Amino acid sequence: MSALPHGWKREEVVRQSGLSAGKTDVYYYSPDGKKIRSKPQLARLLGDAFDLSAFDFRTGRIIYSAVRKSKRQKGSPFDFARGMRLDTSLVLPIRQTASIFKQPVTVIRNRPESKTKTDLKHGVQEQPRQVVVLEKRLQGLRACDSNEEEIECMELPRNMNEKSELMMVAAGVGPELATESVLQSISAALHLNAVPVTGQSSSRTAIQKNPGSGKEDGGIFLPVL
Amino acid sequence: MSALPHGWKREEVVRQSGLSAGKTDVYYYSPDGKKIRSKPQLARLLGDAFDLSAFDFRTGRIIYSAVRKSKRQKGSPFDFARGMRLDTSLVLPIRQTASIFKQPVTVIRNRPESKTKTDLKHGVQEQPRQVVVLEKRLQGLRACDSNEEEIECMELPRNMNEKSELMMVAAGVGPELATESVLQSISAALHLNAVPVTGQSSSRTAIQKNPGSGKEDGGIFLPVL
DNA sequence: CGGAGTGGCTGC
DNA sequence: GCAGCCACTCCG
Repeated sequence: MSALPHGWKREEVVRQSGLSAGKTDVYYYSPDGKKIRSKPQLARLLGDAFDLSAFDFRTGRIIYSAVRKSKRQKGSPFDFARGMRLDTSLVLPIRQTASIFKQPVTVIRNRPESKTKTDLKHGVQEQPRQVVVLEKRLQGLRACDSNEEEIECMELPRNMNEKSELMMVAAGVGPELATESVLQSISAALHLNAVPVTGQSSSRTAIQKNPGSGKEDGGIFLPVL
Repeated sequence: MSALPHGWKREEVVRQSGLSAGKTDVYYYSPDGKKIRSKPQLARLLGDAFDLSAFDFRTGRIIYSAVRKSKRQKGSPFDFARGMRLDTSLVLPIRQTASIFKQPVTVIRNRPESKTKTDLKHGVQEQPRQVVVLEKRLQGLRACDSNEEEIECMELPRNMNEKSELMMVAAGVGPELATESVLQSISAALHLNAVPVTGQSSSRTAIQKNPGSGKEDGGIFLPVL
């Protein structure tokens, strides 16, 4: 699972040959199908209203454990408020539903013997709401890693309450957000050419109480090798 | 000047941005164009027939003054024979001529306002036998350092007699080298994909008597900042 | 996928 | 603390 908002997709492509064979490249696809190849590119697209400093591009997750990469975890566990207008990390100002946390997020291509090439370029409107399963045979072999993935998935909703709120507000529903941020969100939404900024159909409280509700996807979380 | 053998190039690149802006990285290019980024990498490439313990990767020079870098100079002034079959420091088993000490060696990129990007990747066979001069304006400003460079250059031949001998032998000319070393040299030559191991056109004594002979390059030796 | 360019760990 | 080394990112 991932912290990506509705409509965004993450793809892993394993390099097949050359000096870097076996390495993986990570791409994102914005709701309008634009391919993002790097964190700077993503930042450029979103504008400086979004602080991606806690976003790990490769894994697609928010970094809660201070500065990235092993090193000292001591000291203050990262000041999330520093320089942020809000916790806007990758929470895009597009209309959200409770199903956001069950979105199709990561597709892994080029696994051995897998020739599946899921279409990632077309709009979210034509995508099935399922995690794409490329290889089931990894399940048993990687029980530990698979568990990690599932745990991550289960834990996410707990951290998402205030983000959900932002989504609501950005969508024009919530009342208690600074005007500046709303404008930034709207502007970003327009910039992204994404889903129109319209009203929110579900009530805010319903979503907060059931962040994980909705159809279960039954997908298998592939471990990152 | 430098102790690098024919066909090798040394490059200094000043980091232009980021936290480490201003730092310089040193790269070497083998005769076949392979880029070397560190001393261990160089050692790996050459194999253990070459003892690089006296070679200073950053400056490109042989260290004659005991152990590198200030520190304790007391005690034994470095045992050059320790573990060495010969003084093979960076003397590669490729065909050499007397002009070896007048080879193009160091290129400095990214100097302010210099947009020169000399091609260092292609084979030595297409390179002019000239020291590449990127900026003349440093001449006057760095008279002292420039002198150091020139002195270094002038002194090299005195120290290179036995090295020249190795080159000859490695090239299949000299007689008095242990079989083991010859094999190592040849193997290294093959490994490097460098100049074929062929006969030496000049006689050994001629070169020893005139180590600095041959065309003068007229180049300017850039100081290492 | 390559490779220049930079980040950042590690050893001294 | 800093230099060296190497991994990794990012973009062609």
